[in-house]
Amino acid sequence: MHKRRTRDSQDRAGLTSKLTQSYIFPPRILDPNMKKAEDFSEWYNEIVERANLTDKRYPVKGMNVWTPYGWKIMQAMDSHIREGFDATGHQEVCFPLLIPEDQFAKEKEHIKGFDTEVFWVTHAGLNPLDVKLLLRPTSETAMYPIFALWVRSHADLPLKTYQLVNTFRYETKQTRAFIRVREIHFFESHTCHADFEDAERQVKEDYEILGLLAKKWCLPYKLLKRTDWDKFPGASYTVGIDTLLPDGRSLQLGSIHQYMENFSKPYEIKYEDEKGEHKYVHQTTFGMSERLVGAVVAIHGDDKGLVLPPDIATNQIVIVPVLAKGETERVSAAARDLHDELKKARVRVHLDDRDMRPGAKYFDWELKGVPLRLELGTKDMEKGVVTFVRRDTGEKTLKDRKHVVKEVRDMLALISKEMLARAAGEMEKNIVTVQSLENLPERMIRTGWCGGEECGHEIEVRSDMNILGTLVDGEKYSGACAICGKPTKTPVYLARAM
RNA sequence: GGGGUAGUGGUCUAGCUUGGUAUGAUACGUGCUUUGGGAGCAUGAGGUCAUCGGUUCAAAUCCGAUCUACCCCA
Repeated sequence: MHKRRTRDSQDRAGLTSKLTQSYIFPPRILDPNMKKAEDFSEWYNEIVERANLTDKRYPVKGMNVWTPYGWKIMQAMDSHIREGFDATGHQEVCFPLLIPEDQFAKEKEHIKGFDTEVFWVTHAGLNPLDVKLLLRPTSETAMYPIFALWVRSHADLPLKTYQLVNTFRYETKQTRAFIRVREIHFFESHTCHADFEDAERQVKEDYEILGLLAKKWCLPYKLLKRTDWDKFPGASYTVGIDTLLPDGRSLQLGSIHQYMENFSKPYEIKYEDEKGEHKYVHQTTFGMSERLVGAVVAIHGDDKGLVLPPDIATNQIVIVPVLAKGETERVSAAARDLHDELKKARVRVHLDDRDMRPGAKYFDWELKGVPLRLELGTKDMEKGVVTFVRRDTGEKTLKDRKHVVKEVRDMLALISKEMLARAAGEMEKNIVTVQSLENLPERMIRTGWCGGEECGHEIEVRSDMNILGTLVDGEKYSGACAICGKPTKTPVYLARAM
């Protein structure tokens, strides 16, 4: 079971010639041992490839190929992100990939946080470069020297930008498709503000945008303010966006940072205010990545394959005609009519007219996670109905053919709502509140913390978990610090991080 | 960072101990038949055995290094 297909470390030519053959893996029967609940890790690895989200055979560690199906899903999420940020006055930009070493080194904490995991470009052709270049691990140091040129007066503020680019981090831990990779498909917003208060408003706006996005993606999460020793290098404070995976590990979906003047000082991003005084801007950032795809797979998927939220699904509906001897043309025509009607109603619908048995198609689309399957055969046609089969629950119902557009819309909305509710319930169920750090279960843990750094480190050591932080919105709690016993009203969340 | 296991047509594998160019399944192409939960028959194509080097008359097989994947520990 722990076989793994070889990553051809042979030549590119060999790989290319193989692409003339199908890169699509057979929709073979899932390994009966591969149960999500029993071996989540193995299940995840299998599912991302079998469902055709990624091709891990590319011969560089931590760098996988986005296959058409996976890329469509990523792009759907990207377009949600664009909508969300465009709607709040952010402007999309695209900065270069390479950053000169001297520019990178300006903010001391920042470079300290990243210099063990940057890829360097040291040569151009055969000649060594005078100033080495690095592949961005994130874009602060690429953008901020330019921001210093863009921002002149208070009229230029706030400056709200974002970009969707790939970033590079030399991860030393075990890589994993979408969740820990070395080339990261990344979203990052960067904003500049006249003062701290306006930057704080931006952080709040980020929470709101995130709320809308996460609802579309049916992903529950918690906004947790990181400890001082775990914040983003260079940040004043960091808020982690954490969700919980089925194996009890936490997964950081993204993070939101308040930089205050930490970057604007070394990069000299200054403006002239109404009174003619020169001031440094306050900055914020918000980052998310392809991990979102990993989270959707991990949280919603089941033993049959992916379960995609309707807003993300490339195909929201798949129509499977059930042909019968002597009736193939009549059924096919009815299926085409059904398809055209839904397409006209702007539902993302796919008619599966492949020459396969219906059962084989059911398994295939279940593996690929299509939220709703419509079956149409002679029996349905006689009754004037269409058979609806939900991917998330497996529930099968007959719906009137005449009202199919409305029925489909209602059903997709219901699926989305219930997927989020189920996932949120699952997450809450897996958060346990404890007074003592003995015999902790493999879950997310909530416990009392006095807020002292020493006790914080001790909590991490004794629990053998990471402190994720404290809820941004606060919560009612009264207990004692798990270490020093001092009464506290602040609970802290712990987990083993993915 | 430390340790372990592994890599053979697209995919999954047999063969390796005891060296002689590779087994089967599945998927793929074509034809016929079939179609309400992974169809059947016939036929065809597909592999310099991860890479590089060493030993040998001869290496998938033995030795070394590298790359990659997976697992465990810090």
